[in-house]
Order: sequence, then C-alpha cells, then structure tokens
Amino acid sequence: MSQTTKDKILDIAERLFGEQGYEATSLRHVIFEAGVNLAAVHYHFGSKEELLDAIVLRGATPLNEERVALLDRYEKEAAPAPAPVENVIRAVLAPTFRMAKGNPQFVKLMGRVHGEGLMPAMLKRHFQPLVERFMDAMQRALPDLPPDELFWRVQFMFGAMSQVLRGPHLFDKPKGYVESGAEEMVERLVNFMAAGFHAPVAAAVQEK
Amino acid sequence: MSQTTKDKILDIAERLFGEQGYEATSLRHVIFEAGVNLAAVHYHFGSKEELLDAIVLRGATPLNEERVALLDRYEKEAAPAPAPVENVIRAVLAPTFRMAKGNPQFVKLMGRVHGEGLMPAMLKRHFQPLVERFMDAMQRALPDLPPDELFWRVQFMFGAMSQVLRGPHLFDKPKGYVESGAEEMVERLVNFMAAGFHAPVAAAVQEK
DNA sequence: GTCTATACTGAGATAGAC
DNA sequence: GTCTATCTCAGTATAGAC
Repeated sequence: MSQTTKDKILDIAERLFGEQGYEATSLRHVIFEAGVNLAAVHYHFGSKEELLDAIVLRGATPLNEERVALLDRYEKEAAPAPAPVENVIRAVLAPTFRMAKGNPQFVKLMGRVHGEGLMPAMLKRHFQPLVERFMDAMQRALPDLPPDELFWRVQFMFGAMSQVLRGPHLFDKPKGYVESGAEEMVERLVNFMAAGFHAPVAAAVQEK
Repeated sequence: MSQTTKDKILDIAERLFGEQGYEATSLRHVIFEAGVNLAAVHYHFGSKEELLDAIVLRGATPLNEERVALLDRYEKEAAPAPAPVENVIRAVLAPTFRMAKGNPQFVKLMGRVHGEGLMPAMLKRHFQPLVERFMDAMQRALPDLPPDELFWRVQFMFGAMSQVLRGPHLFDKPKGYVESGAEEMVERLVNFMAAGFHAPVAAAVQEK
C-alpha cells in the first residue's frame, strides 16, 4: 500500500466529513477507520479545523485551476467582445460537476462547507481569487448591470449551486423522476441562471 | 417578568443558535444567559435537538400560515387563470423577509438550519405541506414545464433564498455598496427567479 | 521526525433527591 | 418542576517511545 499516515487521514476524513458532516464526525471515528493513532491527527494537522482546511486545499486547488483555465479560454475565444454570460457561468459550474464524478466525497463536502458557513475565513482564503476573477468576467459580460445587483445575483447562483451539491432535502422528487447526469445538471443550472442574470433590474430595486 | 423557564430557554436559544450556529452553541451557554438550570432543558424539551425543533415549530407556524394565505389570495385574484409565477414566488419570499424585520434571529436560524441540512426529518415535518402547496401553484402557473425541471428550479430558488438568509460570506460587497431593505431583496429575488422559471428548458436537458 | 499512551476540559444526557 | 451529581464521549495537549 505505502499510503502514508497523513494521506490515510486525509482520505478517510474527506469521505466521513462529506457523508456525515464536519461537526457530526468525530476524530476518533476518522482514526479508527484510518487505523492510525488519535495524536497523529494533531501531529500532522494541528487541529480538526486545520484538517478540514488541508482537505479543502487539496481539492480546491485543481478545481479552481480548471475553472480559471476555462474562463481564460472562453474570454479569449470571444475577444474582443466579452465572453457570453452562459460560458462564464459554465466555467465555474462544469469543473465542479465533472469533479463530482471522480471524487464525489469532496464535492459533497464542499457543498456542506459552503452551506454550513464553516470557517468563512478558510473559504475566503481558498476561493477569493477565483470569485474575483469570475465577478470581473461577469461584469464584463453584463456591463450595464449595477455592481450591487451583480453581487446579489452571484450570491443567488452560489446558493443554488451549493444546494444542488449538498443534495436536495426539504422535499421529495416528483413521481417518475429520472436521475440526471452531471452534464445535464450543469446545463440546467446554466440555463436557469443565465436567464436570471439577463433579466432587467426589478423596478422596485432600480428606483433607489 | 413572569416569563416561564420554558420561554426563557426558547428565546435565548433562538438567538444564540442564530448568531453562532446550532452545533457551536452549548446548552451550558444557553442556560447561563437564561439563568436556569441545565437539567431544565432536558426536562422541558428532552434534548438539544428537540429544543431546536420547538424553536422551529414556534416560528414556522405563523410564517407558513402567512405564506399559504398569500398563495390563496393570489390564486383567487387571478382565477380562473393560474396566479402569475411572480406572485407565487412572492408569496413564499415576502413573509420570510417581513418576518426578518421583527424577528431577525429566527430568520437567520432558518437560513442556518436549511443550509446546514440539520435534521432533514424535522425540516420536512414543518415545511412539507407548504412546499407541496407551493409546488402545485408553480406547476399550475407553468403548465408546460416538466415536473423534473420544476423540481430542480425550485431547489435553485430555495438554495438562493437560504444563501441570502444566512448572510453572504465567500466574498465582499462591492465598493460603494448600499444596503438593501427587505422589500428590495424580495423584489430582487422574485425578479431573478421569475426569469429563471420562465426560461425554456435547456436543449441539452430536453433531448433526454 | 513520527507516532503512542494517557490525561485534561467541556459537551450532552440521565438518575434521583427535594 | 427543579437541581445536584455523575456518566460518556468529544477535541485537545503533552510526555516520551522509536
């Protein structure tokens, strides 16, 4: 096997945090499944929070690299015009759902971390550069949209995305529901969100 | 004062759960601020989970009553045509944000409970009837939208709503940002969501 | 540099006296 | 109804074996 203690902890914790939630998973459960000693967690990571941080870093790095590469590509393709809104949204969503096929645990965990508002400082650290890159591209794609309105619409988008990643609770699927593939979900979201972003600003908001 | 032990616990716990999160708030902190004994919590509610359940029940009951009343009113006004999508959405969102003015703690807590996926069984118990009533009205307003597509679009909407209620993290407000009132936020959301719901189904999804 | 054994503090829960 | 005492299990800290 040759997997190190550190990697064993990372892999098991990633899975258990994603399945059961961060708070609901005890370090003792992690070390039991990983077959390592409790103190090894604190030796390698320092604390439970820093263990989560390491997991997020490991997964978010390649994810965000792919997102930025797609943003670059779409903007280059469209130059000198701005990239279309649909593609800017797709650049953020598609790598996420593509990753969900190879590493569903991490993606589910990300939905949780985002939804639970766990460690906002850590989230910012790992995602701020990407979000800024994304917001700039969106503002270029929608030059007439006031920045305050753009800010909230992007909040709506990330809220919807994390809802999907967490997996829907709250109500049941309709009778005869047919499961969607990752690509379908991306197109569903892109389609819905693009329509929202293209909408003219509400009258009640404009007259501020 | 004359406030009972039970009510003191409910009020303090509602505030602390909303401010700090459910898991992050200890019962010992609650009973310290409420000035009651630790065992009183378990006497009156049975467990920490059931305390949360009682708080959600107390707040969700009037909230959902107002939502249903609005749905009834909008559908009656439009009859025999279905109520417009905008109003169906508004019937769910407006009472939430109106409540946020009088009882911001509870609304923030609801955002947390929803985002954290805390106790999905409890959420279903308190919100399932409302959600079904809402879904029916939406399906009537959009008779050509396939139920599977409606299902996901409603997920997007609730994800966006809970994101707003939790308060945005992840990135900063733009420079010169002007705070919005509750009514403005409702119209922002209604406007964005209605555009999304009205969008034709994505080509990649339709050809299933 | 890695890892183990063990102890410490604070969490939720419970039994039983009053 | 209320309160004290106590139980188990959580995350954490440290001393020391290899």
